[in-house]
Amino acid sequence: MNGTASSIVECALRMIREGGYHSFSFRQIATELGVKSASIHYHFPTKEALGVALTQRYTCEFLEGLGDPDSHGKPLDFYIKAFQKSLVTHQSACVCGVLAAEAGRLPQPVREILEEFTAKNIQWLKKGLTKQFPEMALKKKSEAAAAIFSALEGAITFAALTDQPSHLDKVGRWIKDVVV
Amino acid sequence: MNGTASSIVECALRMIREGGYHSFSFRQIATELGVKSASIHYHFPTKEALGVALTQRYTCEFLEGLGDPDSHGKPLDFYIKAFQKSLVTHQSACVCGVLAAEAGRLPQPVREILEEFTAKNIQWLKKGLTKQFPEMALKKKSEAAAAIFSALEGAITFAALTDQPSHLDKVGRWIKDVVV
DNA sequence: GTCTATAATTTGATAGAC
DNA sequence: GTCTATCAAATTATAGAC
Repeated sequence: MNGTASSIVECALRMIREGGYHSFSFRQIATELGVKSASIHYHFPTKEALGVALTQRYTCEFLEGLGDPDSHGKPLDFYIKAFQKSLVTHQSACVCGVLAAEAGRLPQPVREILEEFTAKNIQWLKKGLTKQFPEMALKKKSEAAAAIFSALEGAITFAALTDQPSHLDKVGRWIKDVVV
Repeated sequence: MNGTASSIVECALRMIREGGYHSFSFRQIATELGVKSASIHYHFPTKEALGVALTQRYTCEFLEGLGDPDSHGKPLDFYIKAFQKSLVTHQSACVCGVLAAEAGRLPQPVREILEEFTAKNIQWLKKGLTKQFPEMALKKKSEAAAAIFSALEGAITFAALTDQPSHLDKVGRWIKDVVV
């Protein structure tokens, strides 16, 4: 993806973080980038195309940022820190958490990427828990992975809403406290 | 609130569950109720007024449905079941979870009701945990309440996205398993 | 690649008749 | 309380010049 297309995606991501998929328009992006909306359509013919590109980009970068669970001494601690860093950097919820809440009015391809993102996060956590807590039973690991992902997605959403990063910190502490 | 205003609120709530605050319009509600959009404006002069009414209505009913934590034998189990029932009934996330994700583009009064909802849920859980687990330390209770609320809000959102109620069930089981 | 110009639709909202 | 009629603005999207 070239520089202009990249700027468009980044701009759209900022707007989604602020208020969701329906809170960015081609004209707003154009204005912010100092071009006309027709130029945005040159790079992304439809809003769905931009939505797909941006969701793909976000999920890929998020998963790349996590790396391999086995490359971390304490994968769970690393995973929790990733959410905390995201909150202080963007002062907003996870883009996929925001989009998931609007699922019913999202283009089907975007929804599919979100489902994939969910599965991959849970898979990552299962592997990470296996490394950090080798004694944990398989069934419990499966439930823990689903719960930790959900708890952090929920926590970052409501921490952003109430402007209280401490809410996310609390949830992170509790997870680490009870997970063993 | 009279019958017509009530029907409008219920209709708007259905649409919000499907795709968020920006996914309902006065015209769509009017069409669904078999009237004209000007009639909706008679009951709710602005979209913000309807947004406030609907958020207030939802949060009040949700909290009324919970009742007093002390009136339940196992408040935590009851709280988890409330989310499960909501998911099977509406096949969607919690209205407040949906709205929270769009926080940056919501009218300020709506955001304030959401913040209040968050605080009251956590307060309810703290009280409920005190009853069900009297030996739990205060600090841990505070973290557990924040985490359980976040986990269930996140879980119902992603369970609705992936159309897998079992995801929410898993999270509920894990919470009950580790909370003690 | 970016522009001007424009089409078709939708949105929130109002005035005034009945 | 509901209607018709209407407004100004915003939205996604396209055609064609430069």
